[in-house]
Amino acid sequence: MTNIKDVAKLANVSVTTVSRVLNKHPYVSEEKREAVLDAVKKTNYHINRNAVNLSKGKTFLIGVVLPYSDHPYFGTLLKGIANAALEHNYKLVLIQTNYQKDKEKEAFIMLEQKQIDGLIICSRVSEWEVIEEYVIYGPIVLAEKNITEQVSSTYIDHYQAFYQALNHLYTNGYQSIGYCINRKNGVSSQQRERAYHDFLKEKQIPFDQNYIFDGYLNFEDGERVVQQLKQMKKPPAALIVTSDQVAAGIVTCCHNLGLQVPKDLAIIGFDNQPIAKYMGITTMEIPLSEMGENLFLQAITREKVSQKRVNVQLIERQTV
Amino acid sequence: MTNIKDVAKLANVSVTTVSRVLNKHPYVSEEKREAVLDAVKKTNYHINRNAVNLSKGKTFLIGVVLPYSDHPYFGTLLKGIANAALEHNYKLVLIQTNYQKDKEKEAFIMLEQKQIDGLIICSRVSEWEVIEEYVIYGPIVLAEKNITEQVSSTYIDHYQAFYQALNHLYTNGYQSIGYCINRKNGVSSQQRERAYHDFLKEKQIPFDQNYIFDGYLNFEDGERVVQQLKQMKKPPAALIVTSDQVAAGIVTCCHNLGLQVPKDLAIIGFDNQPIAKYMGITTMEIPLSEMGENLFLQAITREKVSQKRVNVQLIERQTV
DNA sequence: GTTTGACATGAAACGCGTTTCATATCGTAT
DNA sequence: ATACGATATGAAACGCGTTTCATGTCAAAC
Repeated sequence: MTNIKDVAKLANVSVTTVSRVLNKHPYVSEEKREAVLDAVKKTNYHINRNAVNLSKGKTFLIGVVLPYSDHPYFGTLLKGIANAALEHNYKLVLIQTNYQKDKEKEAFIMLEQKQIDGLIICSRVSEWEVIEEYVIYGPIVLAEKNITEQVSSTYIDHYQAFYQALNHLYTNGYQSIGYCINRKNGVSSQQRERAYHDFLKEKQIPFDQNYIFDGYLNFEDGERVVQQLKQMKKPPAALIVTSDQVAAGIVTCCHNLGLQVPKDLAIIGFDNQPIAKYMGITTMEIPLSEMGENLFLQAITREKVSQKRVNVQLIERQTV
Repeated sequence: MTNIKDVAKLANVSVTTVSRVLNKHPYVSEEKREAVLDAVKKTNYHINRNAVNLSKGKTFLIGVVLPYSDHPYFGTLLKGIANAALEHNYKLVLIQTNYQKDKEKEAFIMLEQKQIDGLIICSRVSEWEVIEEYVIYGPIVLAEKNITEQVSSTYIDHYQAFYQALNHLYTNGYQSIGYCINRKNGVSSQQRERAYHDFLKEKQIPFDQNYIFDGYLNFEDGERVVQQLKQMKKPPAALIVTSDQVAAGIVTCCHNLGLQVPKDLAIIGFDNQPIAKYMGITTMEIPLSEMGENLFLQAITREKVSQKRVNVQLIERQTV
């Protein structure tokens, strides 16, 4: 394997000059430039990126922490990030955590050890204190409303979005409203729970623990939800489902069982994924791709943190 | 930022000793070991991964080339790769290409420049000659039947799988069979086309160009397929759909329009994604997650190439 | 009593490109 | 005629950890 020294020797110049030519710096005579390029070709020289990384203290790599890469929500978010990365000549290091804290920790360590220039956390399990501990090593960006001022974030106001969804159902005549989430202890779920309680209180609707469905993530989970509903004496008349995937599963299952949507069960999904559009599911649109792009931009911005609140928009279709 | 030298100075040892301690090499006295660890703590020292990478000539990064990260097919494949990577302490660099050759090229260059140790290409657009040109720089692994002996691969025999699907439809009484793919010029599509032609010839069924549906990838594309079918004078009685996503879209659309599946249209999907199971779609199961794991293992194996043919299994459900 | 191997430690070379600083030339402005 | 800025080039320091090689103990083996 040849290195810059070999090239310099062959071209009869200094390594500095070789470096200048390769990086297109000015002040190199045409004569030497050609000699260098010639030597590069002759020796089949290729720069060693690790040496550059070490020297520059920069890798043009951004870490992306996410729990699963096979869920449309994260898939779409990732696409947005990836497209922005492409444009800015960065590459992404994928850190799939399955929501394990120690895997997430590995991402922080990569930042600490300068293997990545920044870190995007799509869904967090670590405590805020841990994140604060690592911000000194590079930009950490969250897809979640920030608690500390030290990190950038691009987030959805889940409280507001959820409240809006509840209100939409209420004004359409639905009083008994349940909801369906993935992780009860997830950050967004807590905001939603607050919204839910506040809403019930405001409308003086009694709270029913059974109206909260926890642990549903994928299309096929929709069936379990419907099974649950069927066994209830007083099932909710409407359901807010925090993933269109699950919403689509529920709607499909209802069809199969002859249940009318929205007559027997009204549905509001979340994300506005293609499947929701296609199946005519009323949903809260989350501009995931744009969020991804913004997250990326924040991740390559040193010294300046920013917070961006993303608006969620109700898309009315046929399930309410 | 402190470096190993600072630590050595503070601990009153050589950098060699510090390196030994940090890498848990033997032959270091307990006394010095403690002094070093103490100094590491006091200086808040963190190793610089780029220096290690340069020195060792290895990064523990594997590049993963795929066209889209928001499609379940690649999402699941990626999950398999990511899980294996997790286990072996590697990280993945995601290279999303949108099927652009120049983006794929960037992945090769990363390998050439030692930024990644190996490369997994989930779906290829570059010519084989290009790949052969780069194998000298590290393992390149394909999710496709290899033409050159120089690369490892984990692949599906699409010809065989397609033939099997055709046969299944034929033995169930379907004679006019069409199929639906994503990219006509894709590698797997060509194998399928051969299988299709060979099959038609064998059964002496005339070929109809209109029975090939090209350019369908996602759930929502299913509707377009059904629209096409409706406008045909003699639509096929059965359809092989190379993605369960599209198959699910077709089935849903048929339901909406009152078309009976399989009576009016039989469907065989591909992948055996959760949605296929849930919707009762007959499909050809592809063990994507396992394929991903195997791809990863091949990618970290230097000096020894291997080929693994993955078997596709017919899962009979209710759409045939 | 001497050889041998295990244990311990550090200097220096190595992996490799970037960047600063010093030096030098040449033309144009004063 | 002098000065200054633009152009050109290279030595050396810097980023930082790993590894080889040389050297030195000390105890067990012969």
